[in-house]
Amino acid sequence: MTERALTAEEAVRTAAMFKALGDPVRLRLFSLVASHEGGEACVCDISDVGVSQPTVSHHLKKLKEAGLLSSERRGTWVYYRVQPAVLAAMGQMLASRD
Amino acid sequence: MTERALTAEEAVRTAAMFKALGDPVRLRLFSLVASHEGGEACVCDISDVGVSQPTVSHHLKKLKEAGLLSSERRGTWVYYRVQPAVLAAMGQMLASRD
DNA sequence: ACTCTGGTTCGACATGTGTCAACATAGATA
DNA sequence: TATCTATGTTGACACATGTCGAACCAGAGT
Repeated sequence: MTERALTAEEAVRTAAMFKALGDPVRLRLFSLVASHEGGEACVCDISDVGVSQPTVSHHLKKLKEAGLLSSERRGTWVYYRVQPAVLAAMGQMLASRD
Repeated sequence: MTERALTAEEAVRTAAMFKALGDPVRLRLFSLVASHEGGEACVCDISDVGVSQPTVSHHLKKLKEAGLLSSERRGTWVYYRVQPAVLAAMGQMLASRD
């Protein structure tokens, strides 16, 4: 980030990811998935964040659309897992300080 | 982020920073300041991002309120600079993958 | 004091966003 | 097929947000 300025298109794409983490409920859901064993979590494991179940589902969908999470149905339950590459890219972008 | 889940209060504080970078115009302004020589930039140097000048000022204020930028008036011009500590903390949080 | 230039604040408007209750769907199991 | 449980979707609402033009403020230099 300190080496060169972002182009307009880069800014649009990257801002969408930051925006997805820019809500307390979403950030918490994301961190719950990320910190869960195996890097994935069932919705039933992470749905206690103080909002209703439809709201949880809504936020998980947003995180998915932003490319930060992926989901997979296994039988009755749906499991979410983080997309490590995207996460690492965001971190590296912020941390590059030279 | 992968080690433990965020508490509700942590999520509120951290989400505010991500939210500040979650707008394309703001992210671009921020990267323009961050990539400018000396780590600081005059508003006149970075005001060409496709929106009106009052809008630029509005976004710079938001970035300031989020703790990501600081501003200082020197004579006629106002200079903005990044707050390295906050930036590094965000990057480290995303990049910690163990 | 006047004026010019750089920057911020104000007021207003359209659009986006978070939230919930109600409804819908997918699998499992009887 | 009927039904129960776990998730997702829809519709509606209040509220937040991005944007602009107009008005305003702060220094510098006549």
